[in-house]
Amino acid sequence: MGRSPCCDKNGLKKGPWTQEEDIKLMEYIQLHGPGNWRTLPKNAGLQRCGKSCRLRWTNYLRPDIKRGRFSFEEEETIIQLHSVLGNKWSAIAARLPGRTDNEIKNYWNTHIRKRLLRNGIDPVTHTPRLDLLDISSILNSAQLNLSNLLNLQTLVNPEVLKLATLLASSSNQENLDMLLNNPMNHMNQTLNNQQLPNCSSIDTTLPSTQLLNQECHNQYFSPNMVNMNNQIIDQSLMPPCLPNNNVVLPSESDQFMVPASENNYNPTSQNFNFDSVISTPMSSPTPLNSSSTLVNSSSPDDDRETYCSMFKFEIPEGFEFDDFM
DNA sequence: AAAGTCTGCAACCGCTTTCTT
DNA sequence: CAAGAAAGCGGTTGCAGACTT
Repeated sequence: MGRSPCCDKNGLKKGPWTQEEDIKLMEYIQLHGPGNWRTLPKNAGLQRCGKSCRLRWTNYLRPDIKRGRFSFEEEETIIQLHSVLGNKWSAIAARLPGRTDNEIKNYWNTHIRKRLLRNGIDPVTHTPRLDLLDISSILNSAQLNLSNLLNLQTLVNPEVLKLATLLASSSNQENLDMLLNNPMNHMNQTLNNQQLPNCSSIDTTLPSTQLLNQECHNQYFSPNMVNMNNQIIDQSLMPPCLPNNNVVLPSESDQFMVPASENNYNPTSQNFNFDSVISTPMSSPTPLNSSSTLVNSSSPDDDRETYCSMFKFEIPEGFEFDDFM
């Protein structure tokens, strides 16, 4: 036969724990260990059920619990593990010493998830939300300079991006107007008629990690993790961090060819050269002009944008994520 | 300053898995 | 082996404090 009922919930207290209750529970466990949660409340003189005691202990009173704000490294770890494990909070917590599954779950739901959504990343799949985009809104909001388009390259159809890049480099207002007014017709026409100029060698299948700032890249890809193409990332082969967080994306006239012989992102390649992708002034202040965009990736208290900042784009005003989900 | 709204988090609920008898 | 309790786990709720109007 089985056991007798764990506890009679009638008359047992619920809700927030008082300091007195906490002390009773801590003192009991320090003396006797948790032992059997079923009998613990009675022995400790608590009007709680064992389950409540266990939760209070494991989620709050345990001496090895690390309290306070999550560090940047912890946040990165959570994101990376969640992309692999999903909502396996206990599994994630097992890899974050001092953090409980409940705490991680709360932090995910209140901070990380919202930030991913705000940046157009599906928090379930960890991939950009392609369904949020349409070319007109992109082009309208991005003012159509090349730098902005490069930010967006992983979010739109590669052919569309090639076309937009072409239009941007030609500075042809008529083309722009046509594209904005009737995107599909104009794109088809242009793709049929054009020989793409030198910018056509941009590999539009590359993930945006190659095209935005290096800091974000290093933050996202910690050693032995995989990128979104399931390729192993070895961070030791990545270039060192820049001395500041300001990165200038390529201007129209910059060369930004990247080795992409297999159309795949392969940072472990000997040919991979981050400097060929991002031009960064190392010693002088960065002038802003019409063809370059200064990306300040982390202000002192910027809510610690993580790799999701690599996918920045405009969400239409009034858009409701919850409605959309 | 007051009322309303939002946010973060501790605690609970209910289902599943593991363990005990 | 079966029954049922304990433990584990993820989702949800309620409330206090912060913030906005």
